[in-house]
Amino acid sequence: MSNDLKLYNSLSREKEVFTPITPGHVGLYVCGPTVYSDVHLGNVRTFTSFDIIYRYLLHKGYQVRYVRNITDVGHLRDNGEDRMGKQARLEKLEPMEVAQKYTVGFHEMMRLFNNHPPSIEPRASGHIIEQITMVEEILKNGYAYESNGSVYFDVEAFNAKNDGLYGKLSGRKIDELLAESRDLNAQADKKNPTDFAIWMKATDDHILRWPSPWGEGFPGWHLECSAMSTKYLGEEFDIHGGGNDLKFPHHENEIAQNAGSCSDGCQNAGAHYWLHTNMLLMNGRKMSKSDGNTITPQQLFTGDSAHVTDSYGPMMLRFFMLQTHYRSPMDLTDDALQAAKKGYARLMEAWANLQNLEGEGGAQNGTVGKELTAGLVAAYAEMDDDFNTPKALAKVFELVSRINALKGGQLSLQEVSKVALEDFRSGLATLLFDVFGLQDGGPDLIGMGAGDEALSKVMDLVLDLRDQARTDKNWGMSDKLRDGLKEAGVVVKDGKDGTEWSMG
RNA sequence: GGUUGGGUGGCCGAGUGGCUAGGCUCAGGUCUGCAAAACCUGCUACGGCGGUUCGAAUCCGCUCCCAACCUCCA
Repeated sequence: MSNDLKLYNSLSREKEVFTPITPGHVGLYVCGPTVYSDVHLGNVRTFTSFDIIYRYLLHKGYQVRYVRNITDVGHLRDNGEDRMGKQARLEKLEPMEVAQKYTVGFHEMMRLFNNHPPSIEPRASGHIIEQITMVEEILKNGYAYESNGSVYFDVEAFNAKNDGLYGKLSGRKIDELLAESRDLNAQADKKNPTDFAIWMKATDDHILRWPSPWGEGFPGWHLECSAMSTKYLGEEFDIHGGGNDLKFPHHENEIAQNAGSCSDGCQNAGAHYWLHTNMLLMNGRKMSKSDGNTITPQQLFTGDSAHVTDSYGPMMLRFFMLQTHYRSPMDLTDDALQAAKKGYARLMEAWANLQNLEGEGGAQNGTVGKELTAGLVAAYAEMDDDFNTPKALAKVFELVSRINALKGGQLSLQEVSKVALEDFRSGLATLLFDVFGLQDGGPDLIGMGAGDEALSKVMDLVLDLRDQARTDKNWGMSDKLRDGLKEAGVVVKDGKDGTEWSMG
């Protein structure tokens, strides 16, 4: 295993060489969804980004424990209402039915996008005891106080003893936060407005509630991630990821809770590397239901939306995501999707073309063979540089030209040894399918005729007839067949080794 | 107002001091009966204004614009 993987650590704001705590092993924690509604496309982007990161770590030979939680309690709305509880009321369901319903939908969407399931997918509601224990530890360390049945994290006390750790991730200065909001004196139970609840007293009408040393209540949002990452990955672990909208307050609070609950107040508690994915925009603006600037994954699949002119399958969308670096904002526009759809088709076609190539060079590999090998090495090297999928893909597309030129005869297969071609084929397969997680003939092609035996036979017959017409120089008949097929959605391509056809 | 991250060619989107990705589109060419596809070639851009430097898209300052989070939020 080479050790030259670099990743951008949000904590230091620099690219760092990745050094795991235990050689050969990686503990990876990613904040999962709150399951109170259908999965948002932005979530899909975030989890797909981390899926590629997970896949690449596996590819590097690491044994990875990938923990991604399901939040089904504690995440409140602006007015203090539990998100799960509210949705349960609206749908007339038990809160846990709501959680189940949207968890199933979430898993289905992850499967369509070919995301690996995590190693462990713990639920917040299944870890109440661990969360209560963590609250007790934070209290014991003097970084929290009980107030009227709730327990609050004491940010000022924590920062006094921990070298201003709180605020480091998000770049916030705690003094400024205090100065700005001190005179607002809104929340009576808190000592300071910057303090946040780690255990909350349940009001009479609050459904999700558990007994605790402080009375009936429920854990604060933020706490579940600290408790579950500690339980499954340890007090210190390697990588923590999430969308950058979670940086503050969620991740900042997580860090404080991890450090604040650590038995000897260790500064290094929690994750060593923090990775944040950027947001998904549509037409340059944030996706927002209220102003109609939104689209669901389903609408993209079917094309049933005023925002798009075409349908876009999950694999093509995955390719689209690969073209943008995970730390850059991704702008979803119909033009960009159209370009990506064509690019993806070109890539997959080149892959298919590669299957039919045979190296003709001897033991000695020629220039083209060396280019193939070098290009692939370069593509993998880009992945080592903070998972730079757009650049890796750029290298792959340079190879696409080589593959097509070998097929078309512009380059000679004499220039490629059999061994080099075999290695290239398997190396490219690993990159495209294992690391990028694309699927050849995946869900995008369903219903498009691929693998349809009857159609295939009909096409053989039609092309045979057309071939005869061409031999007879009966161009009228030949073109009539071609035009007719095109109208039916079948494109005919005359190559030097016979005629091929494809849908669309 | 604060914090963080952005503004790159017709459209996307990498790149972080000189070697100037890639995809899509467009133009020319090769191939083809004609097309399509494929291949080759071309299109030299970095929001604005200053500054540092032999040299800046890349560093510094100011400014404009966009986004997320925060400022009220249990």
